[in-house]
Amino acid sequence: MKAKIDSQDLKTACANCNVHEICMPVGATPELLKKLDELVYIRRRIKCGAVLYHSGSHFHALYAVKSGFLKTENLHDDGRAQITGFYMSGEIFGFDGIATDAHICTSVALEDSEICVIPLDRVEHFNHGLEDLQHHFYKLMSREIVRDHTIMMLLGSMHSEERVAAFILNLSQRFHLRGYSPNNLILRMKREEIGSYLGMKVETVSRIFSKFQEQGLLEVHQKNILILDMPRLKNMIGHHPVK
Amino acid sequence: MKAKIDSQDLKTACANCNVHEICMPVGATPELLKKLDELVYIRRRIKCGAVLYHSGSHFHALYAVKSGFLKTENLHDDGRAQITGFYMSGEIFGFDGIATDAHICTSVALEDSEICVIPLDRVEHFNHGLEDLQHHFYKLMSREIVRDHTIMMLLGSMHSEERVAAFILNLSQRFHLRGYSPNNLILRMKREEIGSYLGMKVETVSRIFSKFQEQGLLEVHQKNILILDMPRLKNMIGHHPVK
DNA sequence: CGGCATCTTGAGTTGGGTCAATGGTCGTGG
DNA sequence: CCACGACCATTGACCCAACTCAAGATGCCG
Repeated sequence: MKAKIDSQDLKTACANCNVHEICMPVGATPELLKKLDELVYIRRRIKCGAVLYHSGSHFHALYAVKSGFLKTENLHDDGRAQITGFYMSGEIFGFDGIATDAHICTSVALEDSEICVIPLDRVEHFNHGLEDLQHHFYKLMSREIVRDHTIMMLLGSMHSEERVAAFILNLSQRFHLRGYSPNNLILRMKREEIGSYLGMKVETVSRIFSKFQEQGLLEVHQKNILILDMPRLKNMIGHHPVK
Repeated sequence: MKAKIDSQDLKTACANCNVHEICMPVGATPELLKKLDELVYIRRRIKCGAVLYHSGSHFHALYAVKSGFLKTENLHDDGRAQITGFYMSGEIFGFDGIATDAHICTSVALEDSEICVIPLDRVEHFNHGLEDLQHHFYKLMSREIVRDHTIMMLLGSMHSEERVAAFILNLSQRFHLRGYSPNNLILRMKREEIGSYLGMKVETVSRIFSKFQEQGLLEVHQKNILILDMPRLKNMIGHHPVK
């Protein structure tokens, strides 16, 4: 079976899925790269606004974004929602489902997207005889945990202006990593979704964008953000007179 | 080597470390239990207030709490801190270090504790030939991610009273799981630490405890909490007039 | 062009923070 | 055994960052 997907197929997979870009730490061996390519050969298209998986649905795979943009959100009984993450090309998500074999959050595409489906049991089977793939997935999950802790810090101990600054900078870095300009972002989510992610209301998000624009930090045109003063934006974080 | 630690040693390990209690999902095979026991035979004592690992220090192992109580916290440059978790007997932590081979947060004991050291490479080596140990650790990490998402929800979209109620209920459940009374908790952390975890100030935590006491939900004596009206406490979450 | 969703802005309110003072508890040493 | 001091928790008075409500503005799609 392994032999069936090789050479040409593998090349296609490699071309189709940039999963290693995501996640590739330094010093990846050719074997690991090959394994990753073999893993990600199942693809799927998803329309803007469509749901990839629902909270409560059976878990069977992780997802790597080939192109597009998605969110994951936790829904509370009373209608409140918390967006737990935005995922762009090269990033992987869905780890929350492993614990109980059911997805805890709901994943929705914020634009037409193409994703790679990575069944978890394939990851586990592929590990035989080689440990680095296993270790690689531990790393990916650990990265998700670190990311979540960062957001907890943001939600728990930062002011709304700092949160927005941190959010923009984070997006900027991620776009930059993928070869796009770090200064010119197109937000794929609406203001309300930014608010949900950052623990604040739409109006506050909007006001802060306006304020940053007045201060010459950003230029905001709808979903188009131009970062004008990166150093000052960075300086906004952690220099607030908190006590 | 496997043969060396068997029978008696294994029994000791089992007696010393209740790691499977932590983490044991339903239907654990005897093989998995045995493997877990073999994993956790390294122990370590740590005094109240002492640091288990520092942010930035080299990562080499996960930790399972045998007895006692610990916290993990993220420190920001400007002195602000965010507690990312409290861990009690039977729980496992330290996953944040895997991503970069360095601990991101700092772990401190909140009372004299005994912990089991679980070197990650041992976990990975032990996996050979059997997949369920690997899967088990994926589950543990996934559980941590789910937990983090819950806290993000709490911090991002709940009022301070709801947060405190959720916090108490969560502790209650965890104590209950370990065989203690679900109604009578001893808080191992101080008010300020609760505040840091829940994204609010000491004074607010204190006021809410007092308020809950006035309302007949709790009886608060220092670090001793008696839950008087569990249903009403549960009802506090998610029934706020948000909008 | 009209209808609908999203975004922005203003005015007023409030939940939770800040500051300050008091009260408890515990450990230590005389 | 008590007295002292350090630390922690509580409470009150005041304030401000962010929320609520409401009205327009803008953009998008059929």
